[in-house]
Amino acid sequence: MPPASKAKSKKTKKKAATAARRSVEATARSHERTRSDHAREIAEDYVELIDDLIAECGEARAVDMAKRLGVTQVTVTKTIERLKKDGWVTSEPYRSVFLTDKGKELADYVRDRHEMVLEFLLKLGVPRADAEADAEGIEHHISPRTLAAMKRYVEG
Amino acid sequence: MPPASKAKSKKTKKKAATAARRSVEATARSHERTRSDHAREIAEDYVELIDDLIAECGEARAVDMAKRLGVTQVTVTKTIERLKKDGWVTSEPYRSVFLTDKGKELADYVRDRHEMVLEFLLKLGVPRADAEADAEGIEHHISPRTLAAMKRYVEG
DNA sequence: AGATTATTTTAGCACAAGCTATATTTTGTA
DNA sequence: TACAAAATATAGCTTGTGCTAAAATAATCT
Ligand SMILES: [Mn+2]
Ligand SMILES: [Mn+2]
Ligand SMILES: [Mn+2]
Ligand SMILES: [Mn+2]
Repeated sequence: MPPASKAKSKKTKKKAATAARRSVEATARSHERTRSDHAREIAEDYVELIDDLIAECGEARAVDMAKRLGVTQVTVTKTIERLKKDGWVTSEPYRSVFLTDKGKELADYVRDRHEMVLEFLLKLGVPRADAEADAEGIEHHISPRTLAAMKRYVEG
Repeated sequence: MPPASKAKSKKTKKKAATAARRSVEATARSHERTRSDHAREIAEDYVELIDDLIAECGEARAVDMAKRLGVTQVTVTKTIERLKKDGWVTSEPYRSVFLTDKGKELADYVRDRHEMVLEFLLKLGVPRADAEADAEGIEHHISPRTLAAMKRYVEG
């Protein structure tokens, strides 16, 4: 079932039946957390990328964001409108994009977290290519406490 | 910037400037992977949940799925239509939902992976409530190699 | 400066996933 | 068996994120 591997025949004994299950409400809250993570994640990836581009290229242009995100420039432009509405960035017609203070703050937090997740996976023994791909998705679901645990592992 | 914490004043020296950056293409591929993970993740959570409900309650009803997912029953019903179209489940009007063979296979893989991610976070030292919430999102972005690394850590 | 190229904008489309309100059907009980 | 309650379905809406094609603007080069 993993994208390209053989199904495990290791039929692990179903310890389920009697396992004390979480409450229905707690389960629902976890799914709600995941959905809210997703509602935030595009903002997170964009502000991090905008900050990177400004540092590397002096400015953040839609065409460069599009290349790094693997989407069209039209998608970038429309998303930037949403981010502007939400107060993460500013921009003028035909000009590049800038971060608001709030956007810059988010970018800093998000970059640190992203780097920590990547270092953590590498230290765990995950091959670099997989670690980099996985980190791009995982990072948005890491709570402060999990981040702290990863930091302890990396530093300890 | 984390939902409820103070911003780090620890201005970590920006080692960025000269850091060998990944290629634009590799970065784009990671973002593409993340998007394809997201396109699959609702199917993953649903089949796992349907399998659980059949085991626990004898059948998987929309109203119970809705409660555990924290969405309305209408949303569940519409999503089930999509899953049916994609070959994960079957269902008849006013009847409960069943997994296809393909759906059952996915459910088994997804449950094992979910349990491994949770055990891993717990062993890492993450408090249970956070571990359970984070695992619900993280699980969908775990490649087979990262899963293997987590397994080594948990078992070793 | 003028022509070409690059970039951004606009218009219009699709799909997934959420919602409320209302109708219909099934289920459980008096 | 009829009635009430519970569950499901249908209609219609919103938002976010993707796309292509074409028009408008900015930047570059001879
Ligand atoms: Mn990311
Ligand atoms: Mn799961
Ligand atoms: Mn999940
Ligand atoms: Mn995700």
